[in-house]
Amino acid sequence: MPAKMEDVARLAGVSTATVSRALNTPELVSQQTRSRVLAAIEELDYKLNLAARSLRTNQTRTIAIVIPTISEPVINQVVEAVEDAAINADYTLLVCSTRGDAQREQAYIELITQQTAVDGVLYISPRSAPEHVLKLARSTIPLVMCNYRADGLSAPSILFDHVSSIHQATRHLLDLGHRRIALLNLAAPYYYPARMRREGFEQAFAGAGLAPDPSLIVQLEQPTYDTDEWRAAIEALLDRPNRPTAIVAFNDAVAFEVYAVCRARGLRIPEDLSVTGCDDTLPARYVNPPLTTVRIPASRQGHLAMEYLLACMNGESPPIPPLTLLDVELIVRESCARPGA
Amino acid sequence: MPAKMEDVARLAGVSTATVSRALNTPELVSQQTRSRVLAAIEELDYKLNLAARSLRTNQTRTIAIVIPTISEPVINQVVEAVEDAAINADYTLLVCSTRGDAQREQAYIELITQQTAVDGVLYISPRSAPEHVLKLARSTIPLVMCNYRADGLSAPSILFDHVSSIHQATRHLLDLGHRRIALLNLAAPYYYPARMRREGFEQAFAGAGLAPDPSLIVQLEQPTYDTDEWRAAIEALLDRPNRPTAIVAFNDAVAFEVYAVCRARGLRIPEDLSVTGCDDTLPARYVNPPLTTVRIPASRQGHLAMEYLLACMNGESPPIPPLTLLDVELIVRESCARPGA
DNA sequence: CTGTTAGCGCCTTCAG
DNA sequence: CTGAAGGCGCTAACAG
Repeated sequence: MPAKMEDVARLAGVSTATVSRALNTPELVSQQTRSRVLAAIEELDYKLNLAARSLRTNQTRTIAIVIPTISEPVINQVVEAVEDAAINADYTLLVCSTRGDAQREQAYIELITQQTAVDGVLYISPRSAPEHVLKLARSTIPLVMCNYRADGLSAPSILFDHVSSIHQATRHLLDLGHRRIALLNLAAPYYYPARMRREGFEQAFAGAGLAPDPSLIVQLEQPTYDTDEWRAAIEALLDRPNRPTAIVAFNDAVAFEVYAVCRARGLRIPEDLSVTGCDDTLPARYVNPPLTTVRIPASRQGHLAMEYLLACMNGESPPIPPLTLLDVELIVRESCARPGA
Repeated sequence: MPAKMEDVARLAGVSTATVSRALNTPELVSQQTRSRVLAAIEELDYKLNLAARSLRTNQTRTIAIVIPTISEPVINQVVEAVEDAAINADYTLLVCSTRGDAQREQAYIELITQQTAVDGVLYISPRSAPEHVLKLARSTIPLVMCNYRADGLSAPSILFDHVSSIHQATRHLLDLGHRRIALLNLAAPYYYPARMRREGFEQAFAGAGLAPDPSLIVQLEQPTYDTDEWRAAIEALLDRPNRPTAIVAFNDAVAFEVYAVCRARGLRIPEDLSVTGCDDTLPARYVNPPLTTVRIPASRQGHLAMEYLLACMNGESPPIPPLTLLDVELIVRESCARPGA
């Protein structure tokens, strides 16, 4: 049986109230009482019972972060930044990855909305229908989202500016002289960034007084790691009689899939086909040729989200507007050239 | 003020004990009582208070997973597998990434060893001195480790067979006719896999009746993501008057760094230099040329670790021996050729 | 099958 | 600055 506060109190010759104060509000306890308490704690190897504290205080110092998967570089960075910020604020992280499974998401939301489960929630890049998310939003627990928007959802959301990211990439290709440009996009109906990307694509064309060929816009539901589907889509694109001279991929992983297909077909990048990615993941620098892509401020998003959440939880006013767009930056490397060069 | 069990009991016309039973041991409650209780729960939107339950039951249904960082592909997979297994067993995951920071590790261990913080701990690939880990091991909380061994540490550990992984890679190069083979290894003194890899390297040579050139074994302390240090080490290796004809990198990320350096110098892989990696991360297939590397069963490790931990927590006998080596497999792609080919 | 009762260990007024 | 006392919400004996 581990020591409890009462044991410490007895050994130190004080009351449990004093022990508690020595721990939580040391400034209210005299120097020597405090050190006697500390000594007793040391001697008994006393450990605070967190459940008891939570029951009393109604807080857990834990926040839940729900993410689609832990195995995507951008999500990684966001989680890492969130964790750093959480540690600084003395919070701990419950990781809930849904893996695109609605049931699992449901179960996590169920858990999270229990009393005294967590003090706040970060919901990163959900692909799911608003119903699920609304359940969370309706609960009293503070919620901050990233990369999500839906009608009737008032939760604050921090978004990468993906209309700009794809706009920049497309513009870059347009400037090089490309016209037959394909867009490889995600089709998840509730995934807001997908809509933004499509918009960026179309706006870039519009900005040049042109319009994209709708048949070159392919939108798949499969997440990036389902490479087979993506590969098939890419093959189909390159099989077309009048194949595109450039491909805008919605993220680096899909761009690499394009690399793989090209390699298999003996198509040279960028001579035979220009390609852009998005996210500027690590391999973008390593592949051959290095990938022109868009850098997005992932850790910044994580930090901001956590700060926002902290503010919500403390009843302070948020540091940024409830709908914040984060700037992105085109990184030109060597995967694009003039068409037919 | 959210509803508590008492409110539900009152509305359903039963005692709180019955409500509790209806929730936790429904088979002990009559069909109709149960449905009345459920109805009341529904009506009041009652949520169980987890802190109160934990206080009573002394368990949290949470397990802590401490990892060096969340941004390494292998760690990713392990965490993902662990989470899957945890969900199946109705546990939830507290993620503690140390980022190689001893203080932070300390703080997490402090947290974890509090009462009612978590029910068990998974410690994955620690790079730290045994002292830190021992503190955990001495506590009463169930602990399972991955990729760690130290004298005086009795905690079970599941290890990738890295003497085999590097042995296979080295052997492959030896078989191709290479003799001047360099090893790029991690030097973290307490990182057991590093020692295994070195051993695998030396054993491969010994198996061929040869001995490696000790000056071609470079061991750096920097984690993989500190690319500058690694790049410098690679440059130095290639600057040597009698430079190696092949490089065995301890993981794919470092191998890619070799790719980058070669590209910058106009050195062709594999014609001018053969390279092997380890871990078989996603980009290994995408880089040019595709990387010969070693596949390690990351999700298997995660699953096994969680199963082992579950067994410990339930007082059952573990499914595997306390020291288990996991098989690895060489994946031959196109980054190696005969020397001077 | 159901109710009564007694804490789990801590924090927090309220007095002193 | 310190102590006494009550209760956070739930579960687990123990009776019935």
